[in-house]
Amino acid sequence: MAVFCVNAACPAQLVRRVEYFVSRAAMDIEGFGIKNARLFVDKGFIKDIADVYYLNRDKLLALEGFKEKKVDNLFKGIEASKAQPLERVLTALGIRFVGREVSRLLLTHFDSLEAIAAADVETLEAIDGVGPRIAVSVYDWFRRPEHQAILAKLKDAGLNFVAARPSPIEKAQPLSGLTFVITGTLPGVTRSEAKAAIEAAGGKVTGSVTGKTSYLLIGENPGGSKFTKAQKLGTPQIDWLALQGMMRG
DNA sequence: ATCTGTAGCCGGATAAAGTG
DNA sequence: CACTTTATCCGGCTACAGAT
Repeated sequence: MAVFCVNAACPAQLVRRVEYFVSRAAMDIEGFGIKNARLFVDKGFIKDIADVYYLNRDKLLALEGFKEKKVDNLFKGIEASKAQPLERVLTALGIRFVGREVSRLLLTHFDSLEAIAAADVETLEAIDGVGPRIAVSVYDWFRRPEHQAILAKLKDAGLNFVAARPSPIEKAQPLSGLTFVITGTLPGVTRSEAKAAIEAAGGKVTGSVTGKTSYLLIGENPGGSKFTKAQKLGTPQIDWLALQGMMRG
């Protein structure tokens, strides 16, 4: 059994909470990981987990190693996370003993955060799979004023507080799941145009050849290193013309 | 005994900086 | 201007501990 610091503003705990909030298991915010969590808490940008949604763009840009593109991606990831289902939001709150599975379990009995917040210990404990420890932990969490303030901020930010409907099926895209690396000059298009086209078709473009690269897109005067690496790995090659054919389906 | 949560390690992807 | 290099961070995997 671990010892817990009771101080709600304890910096070490705060970092831990933010790390968890942002992690793949919880809100899964792209471009936001452990390092950023520590940094932002350190700089005082984040004082509770809800502050993740109230970051200031200009302050971020003033930081070492943060420029337009990186900050853009970060904000895009944060925006996208607002659409995460309630199950993840509940997980992300960091209530002790409540991880992904227990969150799912709770949501089979309640259809909103408010409903869980309003439940008493007996009601919670009556759920199969929830023992006294979980029940008390959940109950206590929602009673704390500082937590209620966090919930209000999160709700203002636009997070899901009600159980989500199943999401509509995305239409099949010809290049989905494929990763491309571009080398050389492409006939008729710039690199960024080619990249945009590939992404529009559901594919990805990366900068270096690895085992996960699906195709090396060859242009004129290809560079040496990507080419040799692709050969070593046996990565298939393709030219712009053939790729355009693929994108049409 | 089973299942959930936590911690650490490793490979891959991305961005910034540097070179011809 | 396109490409390579370098550094950093994300995300998957594995192993371990605690709870039911």
